[in-house]
Amino acid sequence: MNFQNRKRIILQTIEQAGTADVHELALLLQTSDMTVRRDLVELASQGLLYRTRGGAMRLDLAQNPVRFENKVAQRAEQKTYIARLAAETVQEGDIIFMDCGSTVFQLCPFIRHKRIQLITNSLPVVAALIGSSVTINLVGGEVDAGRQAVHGLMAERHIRGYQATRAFIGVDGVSAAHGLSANSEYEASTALAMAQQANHAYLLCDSSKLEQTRYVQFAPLSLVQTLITDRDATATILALYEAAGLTVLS
Amino acid sequence: MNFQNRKRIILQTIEQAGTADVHELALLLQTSDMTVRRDLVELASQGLLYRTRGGAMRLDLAQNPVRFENKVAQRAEQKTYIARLAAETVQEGDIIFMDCGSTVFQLCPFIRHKRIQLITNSLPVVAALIGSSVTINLVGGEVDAGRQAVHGLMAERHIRGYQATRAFIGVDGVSAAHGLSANSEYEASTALAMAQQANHAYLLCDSSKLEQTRYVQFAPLSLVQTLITDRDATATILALYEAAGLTVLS
DNA sequence: TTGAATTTGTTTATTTTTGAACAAAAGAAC
DNA sequence: GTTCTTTTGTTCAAAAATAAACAAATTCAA
Repeated sequence: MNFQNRKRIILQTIEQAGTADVHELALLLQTSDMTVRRDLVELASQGLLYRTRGGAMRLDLAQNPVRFENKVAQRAEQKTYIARLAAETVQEGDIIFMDCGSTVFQLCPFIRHKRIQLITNSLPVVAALIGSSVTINLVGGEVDAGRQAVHGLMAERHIRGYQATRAFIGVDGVSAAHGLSANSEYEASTALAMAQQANHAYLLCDSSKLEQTRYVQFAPLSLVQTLITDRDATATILALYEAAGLTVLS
Repeated sequence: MNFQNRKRIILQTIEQAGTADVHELALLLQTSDMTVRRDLVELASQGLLYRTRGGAMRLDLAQNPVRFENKVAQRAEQKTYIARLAAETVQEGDIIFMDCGSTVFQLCPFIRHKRIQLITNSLPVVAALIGSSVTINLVGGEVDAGRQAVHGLMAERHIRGYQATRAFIGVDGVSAAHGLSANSEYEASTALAMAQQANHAYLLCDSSKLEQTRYVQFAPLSLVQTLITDRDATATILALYEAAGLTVLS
């Protein structure tokens, strides 16, 4: 296999897939990583592709990557803590749901390198994980500009077309007595559908939301199997949830 | 075996296989590597093949494929022109499909202020129009990192759940005789579904793609009702499409 | 047939390409 | 900030391909 042939195959691969990494190309071309690197340097200098660390990508993708904003300012430290705990439960090969909660979004950096399948309705999550080793399935439906997420009837129907191993959902309020509640019916229906279509549902919820009630009360506590929260939650409150049959991580 | 005979066989081999290496040809011709080399040098100097180290390849394979730079940057003017024409057909209250073609993407600035409903599988389109007066419905399914778009079975099913007034689709090649073609089956199935679920389908296609054929031929010309192209298209070629029953805008 | 001209094959030296090893640099994790 | 891991560049030796030189074979013409 000579340079011209490799060049042709590399460019073709990148044109189709958008990106490719060194080792993957070496395997495809039955050659060494070193040779692929030399080829990529040459092709990049000819302006035929964009060299990235660990591989290369199509020029147009390097120029305008899609970005969606995610507002995450409040209680960032607690949210990161919760996300780390949640990520530890994820196994290779899992099929997971992630909803559009800001705590759930914090999972992204911790699952980037896992080989899992993800079904989500959150645009920031897609933007954060696109091009990673996570296979992304985006829920279809009405785009909600405020929440940067997809909601609605079609979204719910889409979610119900899948069965996942785990669901990670966030809510605006949770109470041992009154169950899960949200500020909008859209978020509620999405979270409900995801939890119901998963073998195991995890509620990611920082301690400020415990024993709070919001506008839409949409499900009993039994919808989820595990509550993941931060260290600020008092033992008294956590005991309430354990008494209700939930596993509590904090 | 004389030179004329060897020349014939070498050219035939390369025409068929695309490439051939010196040693392989020597075996085939029952001659030495040195002779094959001398033949290849001669044939290359006549412009009949492309000499590579270790062998030779067909001239067209040695050529650089269409550079995306050209696709996006150089034809930008034509694409903007086409998009402007397309946008003029959009009426308030319309429900439109937009696929993930780069020409179609150029529609965004021209429809930002219209009160319409949009169904798309393109993430850049969503990013460009989120927060505008356009109501966005995002197609669900597998996220294709390379094309920054959603494709697959679920996506097609989603599209077929709607009926729109107009569909704007892009293709990689179109021919009056062979119809619409694309570089990937994914793009093909999405474009096909959108066109079929719309009252009126518009093909947005800069003149360089007219009378070109690509890998997947997925639909006859009659899939679309209108072809929108740029001023560089010759009257002769446009006449072909009008004869086929299409309305042509340029 | 003979000898000159041309083509072909073999050997050898040179150049190019390749892969491995390892130090340096760049990210990522903490 | 730090450390740790991954990726990269560099150097070097081995392998492959080429070109050059020369010998052998073939062709062609008298």
